Amino acid sequence: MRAKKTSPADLTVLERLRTAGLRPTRQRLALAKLLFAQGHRHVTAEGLFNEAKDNRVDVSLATVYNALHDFTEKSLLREISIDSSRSYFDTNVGDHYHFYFEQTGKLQDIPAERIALANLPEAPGGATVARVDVIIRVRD
Amino acid sequence: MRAKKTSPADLTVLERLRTAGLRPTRQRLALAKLLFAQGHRHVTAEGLFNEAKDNRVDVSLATVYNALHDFTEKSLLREISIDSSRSYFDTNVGDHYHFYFEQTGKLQDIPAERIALANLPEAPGGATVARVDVIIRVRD
DNA sequence: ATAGCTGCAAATGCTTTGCAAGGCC
DNA sequence: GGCCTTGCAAAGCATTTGCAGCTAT
Repeated sequence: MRAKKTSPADLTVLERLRTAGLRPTRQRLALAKLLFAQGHRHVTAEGLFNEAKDNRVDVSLATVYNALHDFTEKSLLREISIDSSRSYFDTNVGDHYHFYFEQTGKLQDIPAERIALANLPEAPGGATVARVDVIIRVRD
Repeated sequence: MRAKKTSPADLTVLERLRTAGLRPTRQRLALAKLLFAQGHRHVTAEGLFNEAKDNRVDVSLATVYNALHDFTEKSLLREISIDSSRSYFDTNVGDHYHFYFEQTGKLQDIPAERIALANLPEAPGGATVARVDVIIRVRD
């Protein structure tokens, strides 16, 4: 067993936080590791909070919310609003869309290339498009 | 001035409620009139509640929520979730998408024909598509 | 040293609920 | 009359905030 001080994975995550301009505190690092160490994920604040507890990471729910929002602000995450009182954070910040399974409440990515969004109307009044969300809601 | 008991518009709205299988009570009728009497609209529960007050329609906020949900359930309305704590009800239940103006918090319809959604991936596991939401978020 | 974080608990704000009273069919 | 609706106030929930104490740099 080696000391769990700084594994390669930690360094990557640490770099990521620093680059984003976020201080790599103990809890942010721990949360970032949970989020980014295993491919793309869709998490809720509550879900991440529980996961943290399961991994003996001691953080408060408020801190989880803060971290999630900080990450989102720095484009490390993307927030997806399914309905009032169910919003997910997606570690995939690239261009893509989603399937939402109404029964299970789960999300699944859809690569941007899979959907042809043609003839997008001009945003009125010279507005600029911040983002395009596409959610395909399916009933199993 | 004619009596305001039953104008043609009222009858239409009344029919609409009955057809949907909703009892046309005083408050549902009043709310439905506000909603359907003037073209397509995007309202929030709070907004409709205030509008009702302005029109001397005396309903409680809970009733507004109930009515909105009842209407949505009967497909008289469609609910659009912008983010946690901001959801709109759209009187246009046809196929269409939306612009969302982040500064003003307003919605604008985009006719379905204006966007080509091609090659929609099969919903996994034989699931059926309940609805496709497209929200183009713009910054003025 | 110090600007930025965190934890806790209380506060918010939107939405839902419970139940008695009222109204539509 | 019977059952669905309403109103009110209270409850619920997810999320945010205030502030004292910590901590990364």
